[in-house]
Amino acid sequence: MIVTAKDVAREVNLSQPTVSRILRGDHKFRAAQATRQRVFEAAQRLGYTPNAVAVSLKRGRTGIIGMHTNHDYDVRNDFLGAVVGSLQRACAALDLDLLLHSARSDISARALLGKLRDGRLDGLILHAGCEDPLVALLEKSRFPTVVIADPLPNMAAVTSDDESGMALLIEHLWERDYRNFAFLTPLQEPSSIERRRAAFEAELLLRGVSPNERRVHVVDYERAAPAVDALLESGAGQPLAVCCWNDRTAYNLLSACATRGVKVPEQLAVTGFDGLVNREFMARQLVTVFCPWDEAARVALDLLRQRIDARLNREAMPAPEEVRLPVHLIGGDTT
Amino acid sequence: MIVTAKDVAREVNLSQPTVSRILRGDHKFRAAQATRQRVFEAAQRLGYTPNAVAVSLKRGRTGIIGMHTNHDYDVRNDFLGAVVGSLQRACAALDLDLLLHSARSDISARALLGKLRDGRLDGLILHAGCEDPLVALLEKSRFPTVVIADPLPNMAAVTSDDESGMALLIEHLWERDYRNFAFLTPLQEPSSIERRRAAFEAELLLRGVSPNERRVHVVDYERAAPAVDALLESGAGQPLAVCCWNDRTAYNLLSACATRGVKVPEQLAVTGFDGLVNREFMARQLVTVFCPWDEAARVALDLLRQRIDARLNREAMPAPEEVRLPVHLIGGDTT
DNA sequence: GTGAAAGCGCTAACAC
DNA sequence: GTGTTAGCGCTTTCAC
Repeated sequence: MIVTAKDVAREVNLSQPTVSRILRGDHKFRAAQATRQRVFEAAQRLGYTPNAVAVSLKRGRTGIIGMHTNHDYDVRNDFLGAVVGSLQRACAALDLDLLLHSARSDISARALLGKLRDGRLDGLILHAGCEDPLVALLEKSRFPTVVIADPLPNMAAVTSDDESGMALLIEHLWERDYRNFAFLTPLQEPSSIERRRAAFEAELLLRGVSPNERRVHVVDYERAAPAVDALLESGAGQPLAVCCWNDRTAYNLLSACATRGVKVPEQLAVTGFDGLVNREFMARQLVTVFCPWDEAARVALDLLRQRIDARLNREAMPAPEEVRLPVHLIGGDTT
Repeated sequence: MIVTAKDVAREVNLSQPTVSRILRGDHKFRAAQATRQRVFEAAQRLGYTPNAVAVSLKRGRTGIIGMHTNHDYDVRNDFLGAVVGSLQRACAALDLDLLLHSARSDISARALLGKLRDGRLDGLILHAGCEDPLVALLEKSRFPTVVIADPLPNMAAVTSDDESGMALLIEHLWERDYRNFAFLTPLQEPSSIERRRAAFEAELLLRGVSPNERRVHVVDYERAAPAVDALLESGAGQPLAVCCWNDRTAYNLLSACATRGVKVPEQLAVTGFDGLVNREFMARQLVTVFCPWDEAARVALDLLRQRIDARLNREAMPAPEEVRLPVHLIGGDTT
């Protein structure tokens, strides 16, 4: 049923290694033209396909890149979809395959690490919070890994320039005479959101707006609606600018405002972050920051390849640099 | 650097197979409790992880399912995102991994087939048009394959009940006194869309609406805007109901109507299909049909597993049945 | 130019 | 209870 190089060899009365060498196009191997023909013809006729698992075992590399996240979402999430979609295209260009690693949540970090470095993956693109015990294990294991979006200590990372993005938003709002500000952040604050919040506060301080604990509101993931009352109150009658940690949260807030008759942007200005949501035919055009995940995926794969090669050649791992990609403002009608 | 079972064996003065048997928890193998302890301890200490590639080579199965599409889109596409996201979750439950197969478009069908059946995949979830030469090759190869969404001749498939979905839409529109209908279909009509269009025409015929060539309009993928003039004209002043082949097309049409001041639903009613688009804060709530891709993924994996097992046990492949999943109407304000 | 032999890390049949 | 042996299908010396 399954045709091996041995079968082809028997067919043409050559040894199996010779067949392999010819079919794989080994350059330092000069076979007679006639022999080559016979081999190609027989391989074609028998429907021979080299067994990639055997090749992987021998070569110690599989050509498969893994993507792992410890968050409970799949590619239907705007962010993960953008990352995976971008990775998919970047992989295709490099002739790599992408494995979406699916681990049940009931598995231990050790077991997970085992599954990740069981030889099937050449390297890993990771998206996780630093509280995950897996992160420490991965770091120790020296398994080729590049982190995306949310940086982790001592790991190579590709991120977007969250600080600049937030600065752009504040500048944009300041120019439009907003002087009341709020930031919506999720309960579990990944490092990129932490940076956004820190930049939010730093930028306000820079403009002489004194710190105020009512300025930062915690929401349940992307559910901004319950925060509307608190927000309006903290505005104290003055127009308030609300910076949401991502686009979906902003849309959720806009939705709640529409329901309650809160006027946007007269009473409440809203901004997002990420620029991922398909804007076609949304009720409002959200002012947000565009993060270049397409490019991030390409850069991440590039860093990862360096690390994979380093491991195979037993060289030292490159230092864990962080590459921050530039962002830009996307205009709209919500400020 | 990489720890093998042999290393562990040397450490505890046992043979490599014994170590393997103990670590993998071979039930018909009763080792002394003390020995087990020593082995587990040593494995832990050395950081041993069984090499999955070697296991795969030996066992002839990898635990990896592939997803391949010949369409030029990635998981950011609503449909592919829904399918891959669902597959991802279904795989996690079965302890399988999902490989997004990324082939450059410049590769031949034969080469592609080779890449797909090179031993790394136990089976394949496929989404392709019947014009793709790969399909015929796959069918001949008897490689475990299940087709999703768009059925193909002689292949096991999981689809949604497109005919019923379209019947539901027409019934809904008919009840609201629409008597003028149009269908928007893409240039390349995959089998599921063909079914939707056929059902569209059949349902109208059933209600005594005579066939009319102006009723079906071809659009460029999801770009409905250019068709607006033709649509309005074919309405001839009467309110027209436009059934779009999918949701994005419908939103594109709604967008064009808004721009041109065409009143929805007074002048033009719009329906979609698939129910995939995140509806939160869209300008209008689209009337559409919900297709259960989550369940489709589970069913497809189930069919696929049967086929994988059959191949491994050298049994006959199950007949290529098509499983059609029930759909339902999602209400809105566009009709 | 080509073949023989070893080995990647594991599993499984068979010894003892 | 545990060791020996023989592969899975390939790549890679090293002969000739």
